[in-house]
Amino acid sequence: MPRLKKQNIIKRPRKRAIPLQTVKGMRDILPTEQFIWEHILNKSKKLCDDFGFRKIDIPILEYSELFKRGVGQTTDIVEKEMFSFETRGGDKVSLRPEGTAGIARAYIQNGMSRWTQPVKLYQEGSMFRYENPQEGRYREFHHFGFEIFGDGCPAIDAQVIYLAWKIFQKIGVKNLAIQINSIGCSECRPNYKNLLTDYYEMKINKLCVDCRKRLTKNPLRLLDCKEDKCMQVASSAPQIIDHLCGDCHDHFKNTLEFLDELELPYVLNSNLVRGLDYYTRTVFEIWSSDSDSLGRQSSLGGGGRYDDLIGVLGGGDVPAVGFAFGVERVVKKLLSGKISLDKKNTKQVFLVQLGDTAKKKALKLFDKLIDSKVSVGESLGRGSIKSQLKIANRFSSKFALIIGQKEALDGTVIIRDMESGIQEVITMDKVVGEVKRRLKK
RNA sequence: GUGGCUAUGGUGUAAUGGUAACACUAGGGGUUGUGGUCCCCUCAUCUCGGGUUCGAUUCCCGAUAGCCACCCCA
Repeated sequence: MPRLKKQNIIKRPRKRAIPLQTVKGMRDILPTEQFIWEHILNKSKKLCDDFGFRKIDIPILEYSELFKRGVGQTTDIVEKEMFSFETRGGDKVSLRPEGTAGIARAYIQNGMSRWTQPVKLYQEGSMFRYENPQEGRYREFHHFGFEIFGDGCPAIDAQVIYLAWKIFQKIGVKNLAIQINSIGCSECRPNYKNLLTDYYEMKINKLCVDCRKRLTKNPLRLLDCKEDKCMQVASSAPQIIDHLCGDCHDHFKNTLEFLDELELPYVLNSNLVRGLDYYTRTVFEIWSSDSDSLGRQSSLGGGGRYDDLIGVLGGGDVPAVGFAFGVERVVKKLLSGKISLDKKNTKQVFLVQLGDTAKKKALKLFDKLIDSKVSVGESLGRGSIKSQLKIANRFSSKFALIIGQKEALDGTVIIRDMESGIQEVITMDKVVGEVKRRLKK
């Protein structure tokens, strides 16, 4: 009789009822990647603290209406990129596609207008957008962002930009450029829109198909088109900064002066308009200026002033500015550079145990070591001393503490120097002290 | 939403119209309680569904996913 192959017996069925993969556009962040995330988030939080911001967490789910009104009914984000559904109770809700609308809601709902102004808040968390995933772009992605409510002074615009810049510096992202523009307010923007539309209508036969649609839908976006012929038309289009009202003009000028004072390297980009309706006056993005393989630049984060948002949502007249960056994009950027951060998983000492009695002693000793702040590894599931020392080696442990059957009975422990291989027997009650003493050298 | 490319073990790759090779990783072992080198063993029926064929992982179609571009954005 032919020998049965083991694999034929224990083979698992290939077909599974549950698809074992993440939902499209969503991904796991594995332990191997976590150290970068922690690095980014820790530095960002620290700076926000230093700048007087306080953390806020808000729900991932909000009533869809909030985003429709806040972000804007006709924006792409709301029109076709929201994860929306109805609850069993019939409420129409959406996974948040961005963070600002929710924070504005929280500001109103919690009566923050009666707090000491300005109110400075920061936030981190998942955002969701139903888009086709591609490089640096997922359906679930993470924002780190901060907002300042209740202060309309241009110095605040500059401070937000400064903090954004500073965060990237601390994180270690190199070669950045600040792109900045002003898109006016509800007073002057309509006039400009008309001017722009008039201009473009004269050149309508030189535009691409998409731009002809934009002409009626969202004229500001005409300036953004990447088609060659449209870019030519855009290059001589009226620029919004020439048509700002007096207040907006002064605000922008002052903001730039503050940036000069802070010696921030910004670039005026009159085509920068951004795709969310709530922005007024200052808008800016931070671009990674060293290009990827194709020579493109990508936006790591963006923000701006939104003086009308609180009002639109039914709060009072509260000016505000904010900024957010995409954590995934920064992670990618750091990984593509040669930033090296210590990511090795190490333990100072490693516990080796043989037999059940020893295992119990080891458990106890583990606890004592942890309490005295010694980093200690173990592999209680493994039986042989050999395999355990192998793991100790993988953790680059300085010492192995070996408890065998004999030691368990004697109340002793063998301490093995992993480098020299020299071993000594010491009594259990002296172990912690001895380990600490040796680690100090 | 549109278009292009791709889809082999935990990972990275190879080959082939007749059921898969290599490297790494992981697990186990190389006599009884000792690691880092070395040696041995083990781990894929080739994403899913249909078609062509005597026979497909290999050819065709579809689905799904990934990547890339457009759109938009972080």
